[in-house]
Amino acid sequence: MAFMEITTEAPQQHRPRGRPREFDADAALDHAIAVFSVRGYHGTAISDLADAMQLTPGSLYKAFKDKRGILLAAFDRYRLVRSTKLKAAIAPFPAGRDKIRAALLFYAEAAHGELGQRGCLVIATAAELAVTDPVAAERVEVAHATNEAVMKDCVVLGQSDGSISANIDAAETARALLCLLQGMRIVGKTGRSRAEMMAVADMAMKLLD
Amino acid sequence: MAFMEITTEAPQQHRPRGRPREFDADAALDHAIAVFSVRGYHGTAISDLADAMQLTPGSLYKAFKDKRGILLAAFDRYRLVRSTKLKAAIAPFPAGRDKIRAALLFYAEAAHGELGQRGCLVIATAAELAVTDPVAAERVEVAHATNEAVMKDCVVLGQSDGSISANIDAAETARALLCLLQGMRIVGKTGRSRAEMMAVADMAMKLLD
DNA sequence: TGATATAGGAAACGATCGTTTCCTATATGG
DNA sequence: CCATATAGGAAACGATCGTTTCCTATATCA
Repeated sequence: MAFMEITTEAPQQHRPRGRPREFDADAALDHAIAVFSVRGYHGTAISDLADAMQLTPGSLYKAFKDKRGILLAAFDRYRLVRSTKLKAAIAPFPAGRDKIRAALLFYAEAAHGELGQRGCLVIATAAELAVTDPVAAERVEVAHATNEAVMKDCVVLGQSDGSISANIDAAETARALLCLLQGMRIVGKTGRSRAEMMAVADMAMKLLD
Repeated sequence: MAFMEITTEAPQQHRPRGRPREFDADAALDHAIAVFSVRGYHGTAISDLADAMQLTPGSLYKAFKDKRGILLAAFDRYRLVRSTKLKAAIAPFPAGRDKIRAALLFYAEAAHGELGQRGCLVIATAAELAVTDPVAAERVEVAHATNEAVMKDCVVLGQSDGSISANIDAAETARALLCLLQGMRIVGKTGRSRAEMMAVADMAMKLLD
């Protein structure tokens, strides 16, 4: 997983006042994403993060306020990286139906093997924090709503370009697709093969009929 | 949620040797299921469990060995209760297609509203412990495999009774259904309406075409 | 009844947690 | 150069964690 192609740009007009930061926040957060995904939020100690991010606890608290701040920053970066890659995956295909197929394959690729076992940080956050942390819950909700909207746009596009039947309900189809994509990530937590996940992606295309 | 209809029967030939247990283990585990589902494993303290189960920490350790023992016992009971209810939900329908519709509605019922936000203990365990705890991972794998097998049996039955096309792959259809069911539970963690989940269940029937 | 075995529960245990303090280092602004 | 402002990091903090100890209570077996 080469995350570093995607960076959070800095305005870069004038250097800020004090001592400049010595570490790359994006690279550090990529490590935090991996740790949180594998160990969960409460299962991750600050020392785990410090080790993985190669920073001292003091520096972590200076940069991210507290443990929850690290999680939220990692969550936001995870979303940025994943949605950027998803858009790139579906962009080459002009037809709505082909965009959806590409999205399904993109998820099948992420949900299988070792990467699939690491899992999705949105799902980890939903499962562990959605009930007890309103801020985390809202970010999960936004993430799901955004993915749902991307799927819906593809369905609507497909209906206008003729690749998808005009008789299906775009909103409900998109929601069913969202459930299936999220389910692939959960099932992938126990280590499924590429072939299995690809077959699921294939079957999911039936939702467009 | 009236869990107590379903109990773990005791052999009941001769009373065991020492002082008899004063609490109902099934009822206590039902409370543990609720706590673990809402707070997660690492987010749940022994004191939380002691409060919910109305037992002292000492009694918990005497009965379940340690915190992980409580989780595994709660997990096993959760599976027993849920799979018993699932079987009851699909039993009245003779046709394979109708059994699958019943299973989808059963999940839609569990995945919406407040109960949906509490979530599924199998998914909570998969998300939080699958990578770090091999025993928990195996139980999740068995749970998924069992659900997948139930779906597959329904598809095969439907293909023999003519309610489902003989041209579809039963194993791959069952796996896609499993992903969709699990995805409903994840999406339901942020509180979806009954109508939304029912619509997803309806859409999922397309996988049988 | 007395020996044995298990349950209930108050209290205390060391370990580890998340967080803060405090000092040094390195930058900018005047 | 001196004031200001922020970053890095070692060390220490109280709080809480999971677990154990130890004693009492209640059952069966002989």
